[in-house]
Amino acid sequence: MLWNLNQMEEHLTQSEENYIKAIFALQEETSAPVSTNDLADKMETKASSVTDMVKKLAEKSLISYKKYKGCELTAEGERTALKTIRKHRLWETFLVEKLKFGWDEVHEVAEQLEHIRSTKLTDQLEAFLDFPKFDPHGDAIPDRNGEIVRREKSCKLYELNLHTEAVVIGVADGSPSFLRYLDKHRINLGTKLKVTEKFEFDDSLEVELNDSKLSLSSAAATNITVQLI
Amino acid sequence: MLWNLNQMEEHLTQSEENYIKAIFALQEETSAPVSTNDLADKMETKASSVTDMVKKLAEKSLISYKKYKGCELTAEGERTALKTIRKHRLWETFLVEKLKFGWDEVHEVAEQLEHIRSTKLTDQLEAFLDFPKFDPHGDAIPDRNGEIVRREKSCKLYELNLHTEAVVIGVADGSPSFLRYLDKHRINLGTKLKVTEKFEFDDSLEVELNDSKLSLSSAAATNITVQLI
DNA sequence: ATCAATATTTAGACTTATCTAAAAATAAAT
DNA sequence: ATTTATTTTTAGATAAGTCTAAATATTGAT
Repeated sequence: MLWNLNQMEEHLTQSEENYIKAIFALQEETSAPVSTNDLADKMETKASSVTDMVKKLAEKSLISYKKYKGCELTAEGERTALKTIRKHRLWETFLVEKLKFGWDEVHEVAEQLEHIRSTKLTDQLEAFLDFPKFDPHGDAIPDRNGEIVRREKSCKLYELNLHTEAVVIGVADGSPSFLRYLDKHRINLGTKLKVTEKFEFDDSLEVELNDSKLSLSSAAATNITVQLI
Repeated sequence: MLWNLNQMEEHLTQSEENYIKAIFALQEETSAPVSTNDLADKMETKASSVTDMVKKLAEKSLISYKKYKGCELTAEGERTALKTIRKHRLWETFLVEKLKFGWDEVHEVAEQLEHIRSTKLTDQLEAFLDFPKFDPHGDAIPDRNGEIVRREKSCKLYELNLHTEAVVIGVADGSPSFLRYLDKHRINLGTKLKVTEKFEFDDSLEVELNDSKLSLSSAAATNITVQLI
């Protein structure tokens, strides 16, 4: 009975899954080993708690960990992270598409739903939603094998050349307050826009969308991902 | 700030919610105080663990509890139980109606989903499902105020008079194996049938449904709830 | 290369939910 | 009504996940 050791996986606690997800997210950003303190910040906990947890996750070979050297996901840890992310993003899509949630309201509930353990549930939900490739914030949804659609030619709105047509495909910061800010200015996924002016003195932009002009701070424009048309 | 002490409720752990649900179920059956041992059996745990938990729940005034005398839900405890049951049954309905689960496959997943905390989620789900009054096993779904449709004239199939037309409206035992047994014999909610013969020697019944005859044990017939047409 | 500042780990404690084993209360039986 | 059997509670232990405070390792600056 040496085959299917992989399926033998004891199921992870919610806390373990959340750590795995956090490590994945931090690795996306830097691709270097994740430091204990960075992970503690992300998890809003203390470094000592993180040390305990990474030991446990290393024990389960979901991460590699050397004392004082930070940790990195193993292939198995990455698969685990993608499973959780897949569920999170499918549920967010469900909440917006089917249950009429605003895109600023879905995160907290999806944080709970992502821990429900049932492969059938996840796969049927995906089919019910018609195999969506992106969630309500424009993030790609991994398929059942963890594969993700990679998009081409995307950049931050802040980096977009003047007078170049583009379409909003995502937000880097999905916080409710930022999303409501976008709602208020009628910016959504799919919104077409172009930058008509850049102001040096405060790095703000003037953008044109829906036939009207709008001023955006550099902070806002950095958080909006666009794709050339 | 004495008003809205009710809303102040700290949220319950999954374990606490499960105990409340179990106490509710046991009270349905007997309406007497629930004994520690009965609760331990239902929860598949030890009596000593139950004692600890009922103390905690009494502390939170969800149950009344006197040492050695068992426990009973308070009005607030009952509201809590009905909230959880509402969520459980709405999710079961969702799984069957929208995600093509069999009625024998939903319980375990709904046991997880029922603990998701979001009133908006529950209410929107209910609306999305078109305000169903019964779940896939025929059990009534409490509305947002905890109100339940009460059905008239229902009885166990086992008690049904000979040659009286009736329709299946529920199952008392929702275990997967029993439900698959019913599937195999083409018995579902809404199935019309009548008892054509009762056999004294083993208490079995012959029933007629879908223009065919079928023999049912007394155990099976006791677990099927029917309503006269 | 040494010392100070920062980052990380260890040690010990707390909470929740569980367990076992022993003690205490209640119920049943003669 | 006293003894036995059953039920329930208490006491003490364990595991997960967290914390604080103290110890140790690494990094950076001179």
